[in-house]
Amino acid sequence: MIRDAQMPPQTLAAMDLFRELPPAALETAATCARVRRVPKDMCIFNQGDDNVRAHAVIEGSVRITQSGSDGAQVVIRFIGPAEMFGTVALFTDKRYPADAITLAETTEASWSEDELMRLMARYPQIAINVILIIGKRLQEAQDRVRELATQRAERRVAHALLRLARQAGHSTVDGTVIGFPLRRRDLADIAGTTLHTASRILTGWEKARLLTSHNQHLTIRDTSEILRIAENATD
Amino acid sequence: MIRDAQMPPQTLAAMDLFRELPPAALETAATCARVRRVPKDMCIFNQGDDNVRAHAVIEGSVRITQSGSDGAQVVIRFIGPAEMFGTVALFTDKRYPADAITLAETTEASWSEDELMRLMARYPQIAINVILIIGKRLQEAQDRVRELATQRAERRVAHALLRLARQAGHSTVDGTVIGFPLRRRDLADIAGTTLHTASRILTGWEKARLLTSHNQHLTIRDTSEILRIAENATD
DNA sequence: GCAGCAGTTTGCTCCAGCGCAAACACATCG
DNA sequence: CGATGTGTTTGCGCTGGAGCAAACTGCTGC
Repeated sequence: MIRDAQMPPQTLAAMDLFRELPPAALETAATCARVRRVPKDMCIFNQGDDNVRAHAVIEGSVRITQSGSDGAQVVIRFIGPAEMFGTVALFTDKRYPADAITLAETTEASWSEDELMRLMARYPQIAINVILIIGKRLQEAQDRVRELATQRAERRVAHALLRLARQAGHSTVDGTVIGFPLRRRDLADIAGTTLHTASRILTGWEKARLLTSHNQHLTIRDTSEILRIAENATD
Repeated sequence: MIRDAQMPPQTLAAMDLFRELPPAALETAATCARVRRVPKDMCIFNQGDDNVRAHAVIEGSVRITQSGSDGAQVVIRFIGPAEMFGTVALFTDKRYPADAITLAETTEASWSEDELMRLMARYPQIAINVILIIGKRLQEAQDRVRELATQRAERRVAHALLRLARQAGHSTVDGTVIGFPLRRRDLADIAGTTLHTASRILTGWEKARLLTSHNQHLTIRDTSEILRIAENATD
């Protein structure tokens, strides 16, 4: 087992993958985990790689993107602390279906297929947790499908931003701050539009004082108005 | 237990949910299943309903659609024999996230949350099967997201049609026939376009002899050309 | 038979937003 | 410090396809 850093078992208690598990299970999981510290802007895995493992972010954040056979790519999601990623591949075609890139210096734990299967056999709650997590992500993906199929670009960007704020936003005295560097390009790739359109929309919102933006760092000033844009059908 | 029809346990052996299970498990599952015969165009469950159950089609087919808070709707997928549906809801918010409507006279089995949980506790392979199935659907949903975000209507319709043919097509001497009635409207709702655009595209393909269509009954005549439309980036 | 209805085809108009191009802002580094 | 590179803003023309309206087709029931 490769290990760059130690990890206390209680770190795992908060993770979505290890909810509701007895301390003994966390202990076992901690001892067979591979923990790595990965610098910013580094790849954790690439689409198509085999040798799949179950991953989880301990600290930092990761962007998951998928590219088609043509070059076109979309951002699937951002992964923050305590969230697992890259795990579905273990159960399906044993190849990562997407790229994972760190957005900041990130500590990441991972388990091999054998280790996870052994853990799951011993603690079936882990399988339930996996179902819970990917079930939720399936519903989110289906919501995105509906959005993309039926809504205009501005509403989609609003939804994307709210989703990010809910997932990775931390509130401060004067606004919700998105917890990782977010390029216009990324936002466009989530909302299914172009960099240009996303930029225009954000500039508009900045002028209307709905948010401020500096150096890939977004702060939402008027959540309720963005919510209105996201929800209001007559727009 | 309500039961309109008998079901021999071996019927379950082919179902995605019960793969790789010992005969005893199928026996148990069969005895606690609720089996119903549902006429064409009837609702099995509605979006928002609680009292969720795990469902599976034994014979016939079902259309799963999701509507947003505005009226807009998309077709999530079509479910054919041996496929489970409506099961994710058991693990997440205990409400069906979509509507299920029969497309033909359909025999459907279902299990309550308690029954499924009990079965899963006894036969953990069922949990693995659930992960496999929804993992696959998650990847499909993400592919659709990428398609919708990056591709034109004609390519999306081509992809949708190929997916349907793979999932529910049966080959005959002179073409692949889609196994259930498919309206232009449905195809549009899968591909994320309008009824009008879908109609125009299909009419074009019919003139080019790529397919024939009569009374909601589609036959694909030239799969390779439709594949070319779906894949060719320079189009 | 005909009326009624659900689904389909087709014509026309219009605009959101894509695609391209150019300028600009802001970091990092030799 | 200027150079280089990465991300952002903005202008402009063009078009795919949405939106609306109307005609048409082929079931189903009376």
